[in-house]
Amino acid sequence: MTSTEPGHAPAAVPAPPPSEAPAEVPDPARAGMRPTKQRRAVAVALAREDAFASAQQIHERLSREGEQVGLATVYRTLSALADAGEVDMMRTEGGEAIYRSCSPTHHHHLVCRSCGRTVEVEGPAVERWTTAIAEQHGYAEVSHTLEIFGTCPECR
Amino acid sequence: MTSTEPGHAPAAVPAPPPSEAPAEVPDPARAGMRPTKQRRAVAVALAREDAFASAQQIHERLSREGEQVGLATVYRTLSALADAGEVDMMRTEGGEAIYRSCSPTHHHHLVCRSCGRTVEVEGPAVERWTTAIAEQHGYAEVSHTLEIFGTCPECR
DNA sequence: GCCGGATTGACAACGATTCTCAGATATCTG
DNA sequence: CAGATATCTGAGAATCGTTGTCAATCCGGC
Repeated sequence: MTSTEPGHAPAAVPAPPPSEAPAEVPDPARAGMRPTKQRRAVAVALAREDAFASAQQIHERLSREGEQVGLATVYRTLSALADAGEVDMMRTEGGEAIYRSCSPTHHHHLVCRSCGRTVEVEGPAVERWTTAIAEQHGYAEVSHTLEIFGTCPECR
Repeated sequence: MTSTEPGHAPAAVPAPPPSEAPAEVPDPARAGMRPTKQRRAVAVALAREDAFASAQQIHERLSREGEQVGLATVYRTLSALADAGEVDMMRTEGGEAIYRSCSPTHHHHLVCRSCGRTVEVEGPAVERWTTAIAEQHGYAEVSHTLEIFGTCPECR
């Protein structure tokens, strides 16, 4: 679960977030896709990212690390993983699609609008509220999107 | 970008019960822009729409009705009105920007994923929750986005 | 009416994403 | 393990929404 973050980290580095998140690696196979070398590379790269990343960023990172994966493949893989629910996708204010490897349970994100550091949060009450409101207006098959933005402690 | 609205003066008329009331026409002047014929045309067209509409749709509609307004102007106008808070903007799943003339108070949308029919909804509890969660994690200057999707009564 | 800055519109330019298609691979079958 | 076959990949072209460019035009104040 999402533990309360240690209020104030010691020597904090403001700019680039320390990429060292032990997130679980998305599994192409679990998404019904052939687990090829490229797809695995994308999955691993995404798992190492602790903030949302765009297809281009993942591609760039892979290239920098020597992994040769075509940009189109990165796009296809991320999109497929997202469709399969293996990763979460959201859009930047500019409309760009960004992805992140997350826990499989339903949750929302608290994102730092400066460095992108993300915390997964849950709100059962909100879930209930959205469903209730929707049904109250006669809407069925309810779903919703909810993101919270703010400036994280390190970026202030 | 519709962010958390700061406390409003107690005077004003309390927002009417969330229903499909005819939206008021966005005012370019109020947004600090010259009220030209084209801008007014865009504003009126948007006000007549009872669902979110894209720049292209507005442009097409205007053309169909004889109003000659350049596509670039439609884009510029909608974008400016959105920045000024005169209209609400959100993104389709495909990343396309869509706009709608809404009440000026902070609210969220319940959108029919089939016909686009939209209902404005309010949830004070949700507002409080997002702020609380964010601060609990040390995030400041909190804002959020929340949309509810479903199939409306007419589309079932 | 006249002037200068704001606005417009046709079209080029852009960036993100998708498509195309030949060649490389993974998986299955025997 | 070999062969057949469906899937996947990659490079570049093609899309698509959106923004930039810039001369012509318009709006509002004087």
